[in-house]
Amino acid sequence: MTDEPSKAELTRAKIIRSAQKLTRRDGFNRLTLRDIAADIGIKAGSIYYHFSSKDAIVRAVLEEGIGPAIEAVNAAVRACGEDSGPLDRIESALRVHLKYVVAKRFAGSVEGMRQLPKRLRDEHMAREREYALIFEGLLQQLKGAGQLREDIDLTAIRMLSLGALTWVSEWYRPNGPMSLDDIFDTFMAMVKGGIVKAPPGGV
Amino acid sequence: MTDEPSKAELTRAKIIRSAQKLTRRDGFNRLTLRDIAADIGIKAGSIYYHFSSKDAIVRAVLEEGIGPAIEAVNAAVRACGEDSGPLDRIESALRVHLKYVVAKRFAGSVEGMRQLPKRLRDEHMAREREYALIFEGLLQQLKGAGQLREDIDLTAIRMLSLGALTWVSEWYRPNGPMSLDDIFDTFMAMVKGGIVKAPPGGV
DNA sequence: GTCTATAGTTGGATAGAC
DNA sequence: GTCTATCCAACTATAGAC
Repeated sequence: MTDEPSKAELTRAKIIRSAQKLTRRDGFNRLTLRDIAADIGIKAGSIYYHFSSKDAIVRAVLEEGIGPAIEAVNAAVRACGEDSGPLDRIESALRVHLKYVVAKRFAGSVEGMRQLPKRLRDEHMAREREYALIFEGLLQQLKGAGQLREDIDLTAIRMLSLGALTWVSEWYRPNGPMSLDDIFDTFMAMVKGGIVKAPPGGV
Repeated sequence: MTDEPSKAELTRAKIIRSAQKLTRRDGFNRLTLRDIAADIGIKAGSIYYHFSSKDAIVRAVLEEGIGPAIEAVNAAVRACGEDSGPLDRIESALRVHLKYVVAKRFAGSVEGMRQLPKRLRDEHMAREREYALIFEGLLQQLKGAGQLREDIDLTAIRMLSLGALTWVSEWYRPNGPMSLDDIFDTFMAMVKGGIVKAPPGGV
């Protein structure tokens, strides 16, 4: 088997990569075949040799977004090793989630998703669910180990936590005063001990 | 002074209201003058009697989104009364924030905003900043009262908290098992005491 | 104030040359 | 495999009738 990629494969990859870039910048709706073509130095019509429609390109972009994320989170959990505690595992998974959503400007992509044609959105939803289940499972392990407050709904806490981290991709600036690890540490501090103290003098 | 609204004022209001509705559903980019016109029972060309451009409509929609939010949060804080504690005030403000973003599907709107022409985005940014400062101020009061952990960055905790709540607008379903108040209580439980317990047996 | 009609633009998609 | 040329649909915006 040869791993020499053909010219077609290269161009196809370039199209997807450019589409990802332009989508991150402008959203799915402003993505045009003409822009993609100009970006990679070909003409718009040529794209149809590689993809049958714009939808097909968007589909590829969506899959390249969520697929590696699932892989990365799973890999981070595995890297914790067999005898790691559930808290370590979920912390690793969440840290990777933060890195990933910021790198991909994920919140922005999800935004655009609501504006996608329904057929594309539905196709993508199963993959999102798959991603969510990783964290749901980790939380259940944490609960099983007795390390989670019993009075708290599992799904709610998963969504609130992932939401806080996902939203970082909306406001994080690489040259700002805090690093991503700083932000993540702040998040974990909140998760572990809350952020509010009892009033000093009582009420 | 008469408070009988003219026909023009009524139509103008209808245009904005329809534009809000369609924007929530499909995003700014799919918003078309034809759809707005059809929605309120006039023809597309007629819109230009009330607005000079589509941008002008979008501007109005943006302002009607953030303006009332600022008002609502400020009102909630005032309603706490003079002798309320800073924790009560911020809790009220955050609860209103949650109600508001869910009602307006705010996360989705912000998403769409990145796809707006830069001129509109920049105009809107000042208003967003104004909104953010309300919460920054409340957090400073909390800190001043000694009710905030000293080891935690104020801005980070503000963004993480607002992010968690804003993201609720992406996943909340009115007929789901949890009410908005349930979700908010879960959030406050996390803020107040964290969600993780120490491992029962130590390591 | 709203209509009809249309100019001008943009963008997805196709056909056929090379 | 990519190009040129073009079709067609949808959109913003304008002009002038009513």
